[in-house]
Amino acid sequence: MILRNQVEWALHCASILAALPEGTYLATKDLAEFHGVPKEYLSKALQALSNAGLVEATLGPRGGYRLARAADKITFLDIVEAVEGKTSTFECSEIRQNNPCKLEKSVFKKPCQVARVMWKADEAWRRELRSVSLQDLADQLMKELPKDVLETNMSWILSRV
Amino acid sequence: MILRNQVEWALHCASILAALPEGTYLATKDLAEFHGVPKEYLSKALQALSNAGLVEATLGPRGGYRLARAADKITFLDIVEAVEGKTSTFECSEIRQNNPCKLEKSVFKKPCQVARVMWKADEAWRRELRSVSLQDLADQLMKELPKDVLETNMSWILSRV
DNA sequence: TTAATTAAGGATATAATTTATCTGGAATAT
DNA sequence: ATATTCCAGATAAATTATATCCTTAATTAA
Repeated sequence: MILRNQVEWALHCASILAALPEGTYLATKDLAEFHGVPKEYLSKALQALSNAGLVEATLGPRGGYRLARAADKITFLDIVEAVEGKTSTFECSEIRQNNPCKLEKSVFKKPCQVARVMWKADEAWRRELRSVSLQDLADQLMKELPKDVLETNMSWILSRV
Repeated sequence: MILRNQVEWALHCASILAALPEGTYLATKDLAEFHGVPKEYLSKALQALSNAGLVEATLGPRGGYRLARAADKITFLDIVEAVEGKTSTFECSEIRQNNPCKLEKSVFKKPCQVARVMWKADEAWRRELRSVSLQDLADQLMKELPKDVLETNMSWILSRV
């Protein structure tokens, strides 16, 4: 079980969008070039972010994407769920109902005990993702990357907006 | 991203094996019948448990599987990892290295900041799975299932060992 | 007004993974 | 001996992931 590569792309793109100056947009083609990934397919990931209301798009020259709200109001979970969906990583197929001993229906009223454990673990995963915002990521990058690297990246981005 | 159905099957099978009387084995065919799943494919999941050292197999008539150690020494994570593998659910493709601004290699010494967050969430998921044992599951079932259901299931199992 | 640019969505294609099924070999109990 | 069972490997079908292409509509700049 591995997350789609679109999750990785979406997170990195969102991180870039968080660095855009107020009022500017960055186009799919630039995001694709910056990350070295296919523009057409990346576009699907960005559309997912757009549909989830995490980014805003505008058309035409100088168009593209920007964050729909402040970076500290967008979590990793928001982005992961926009791309992967909100359904649990564990799907219960209710195999207990195949039990050859004919059991009363009342036994199946509560969700399957196995599923409950798996869902709790899924929730722990999501809780962790919910606890980190794009702003936290930006802060971490600021702290760890050398100043000249930050500046080089920033001027690359500014040359495209 | 959804776990394989084999994970669900393996967990339910392990739960049954935890209820076996000392010294007895239950065959793949019986586990498949009990859960209403294809025997040949379930066999692959059980082989995974066997390769991971979680269950012991014995050949011939009256053969089959039993737990390799006490139910309180086998966690959900053991079983999930036996079937799904131990690799993280997030795979970092190091797309930051595609960055068009030629950056020094030293920038990439530390793992990618995005990946670190994702891996931490993965670890939270595993921690939760590690905290629940087959014995905990058995206890929960004992607590929630009516006595007659437990007895009916038990005699079905005993008729096959 | 015109031409270029852009996101959005649908259709299609390819690759990879999941979900099986089948076979034969080796071990084991009766 | 014979039937049973796990195991590993080969193969096939179905589903999902990973793209690519094309059309449409909106927007901007010249």
